[in-house]
Amino acid sequence: MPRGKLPRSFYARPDVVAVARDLLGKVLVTRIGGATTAAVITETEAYMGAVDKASHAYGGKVTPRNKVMYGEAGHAYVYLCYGIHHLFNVVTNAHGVAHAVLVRAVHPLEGLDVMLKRRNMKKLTTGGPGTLTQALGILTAHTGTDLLGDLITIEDRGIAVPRKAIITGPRIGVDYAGEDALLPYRFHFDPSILK
DNA sequence: CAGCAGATTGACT
DNA sequence: GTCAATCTGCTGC
Repeated sequence: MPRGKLPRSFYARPDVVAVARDLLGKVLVTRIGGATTAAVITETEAYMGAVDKASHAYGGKVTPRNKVMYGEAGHAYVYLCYGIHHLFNVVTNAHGVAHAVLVRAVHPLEGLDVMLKRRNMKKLTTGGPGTLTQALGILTAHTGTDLLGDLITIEDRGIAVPRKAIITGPRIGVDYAGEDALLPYRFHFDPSILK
């Protein structure tokens, strides 16, 4: 299995659901504020742009916030939810197609002390879409960041997630999206298999 | 331009 | 179990 930074071609594939599934077990690395933190991606959700009611880009809508989703694959889309939480997405597919993968949970690998300091909590939790970004130091200011640069990258470190360990299910927190909320676009696995 | 609801989290009744 | 925190963007006056 090839290792190192994922190439642009990984993100540019037309099947955003496949990209979401393949991101499981990959390592999200940030080099922000002079500190390096790394964590294994354990949960993702696919958002199908214009045809997905749960997506910010549903109906081909463009706003200052989501315009980066229409850009080149392999860039970060970070946005603020409820005015407080930074959610990290990866832009996929072709330029002009607003598909993206939301990273909902990670498993810490490196920089545990830095994550604890950033979160200012005794116990480190990265099990939610808003908490993992705080632990890794990702802010809305990083939206549009190229994942093939140095600040934020996703690498393959040879971690293999058995197909049978991958759990597929409906996305969370998007009940308002009607039938689209039932689509099996959520993928995750139990990080305990990494030990 | 005021009001509201949302890919959420953590602290408190 | 309930609720506040607080930003973006849509709707309606």
